[in-house]
Amino acid sequence: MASSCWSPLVGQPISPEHASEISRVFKALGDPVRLRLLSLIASHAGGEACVCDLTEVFDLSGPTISHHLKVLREAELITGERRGTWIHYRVVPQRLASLADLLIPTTAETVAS
Amino acid sequence: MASSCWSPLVGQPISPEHASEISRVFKALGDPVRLRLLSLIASHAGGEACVCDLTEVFDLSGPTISHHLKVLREAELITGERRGTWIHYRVVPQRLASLADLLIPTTAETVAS
DNA sequence: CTTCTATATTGACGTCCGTCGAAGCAGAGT
DNA sequence: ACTCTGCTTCGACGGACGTCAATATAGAAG
Repeated sequence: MASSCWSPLVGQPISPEHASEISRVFKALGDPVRLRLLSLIASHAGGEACVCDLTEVFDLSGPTISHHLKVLREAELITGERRGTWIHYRVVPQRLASLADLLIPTTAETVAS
Repeated sequence: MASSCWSPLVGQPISPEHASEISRVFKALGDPVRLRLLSLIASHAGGEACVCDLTEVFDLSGPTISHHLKVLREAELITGERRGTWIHYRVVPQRLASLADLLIPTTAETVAS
């Protein structure tokens, strides 16, 4: 929750609680494997991919991939839906958009002095 | 270097090298203290702040703040310039914009099936 | 029910990271 | 030259993180 009510980094200093919440999402993105997973899921046909599609790309064990997917899931960057045997993951575009909003300076207000 | 030539996460899977490079920047943002530092610098009058302005905000030692500033500096998210006694830090807006570009889905292409 | 496949969880191990105190460096002022 | 102040670097410690093998769970198929 509180996905899209983040105030931008510039303009006024963010609160410590705010910072903790946001840093968890950036931390989830701060790993090359997770970044590739996210990109693989987003780029996959239909906007979704099952774990088997992802695991074979990497030279990593199944549990490791599963762990990274969990981190992305807990950051609400992806969601997983079970359909029969397979679990299909897809990205949460609003989440990415929220982060982008956070970073974009709204440049006009920066030089206020 | 290679600041703004990042291809977006969606569209096609990013390369491992790409992912490593980008993850370093997100990792720098994946800490609440660094996020607050960035926001404090960006929000400070004139768009810049010296370390003394920053240190007094936190309940952390000087060396710790200096360490976090170094991480942000190496991620090219901020730059520091010495003017007399004080060192003034300011954010690199192009860097933030690059990250935002990376995250924004260019939504039309996502649902291709 | 049993087995097979797909994915998640657990527990352990090594490495990376945030934090501190102490020491170092660079300018400014006396 | 000496010192004072602002900031960084160094060395160390504890906790967090990425990885794996082993085990567990969930659904499908026989």
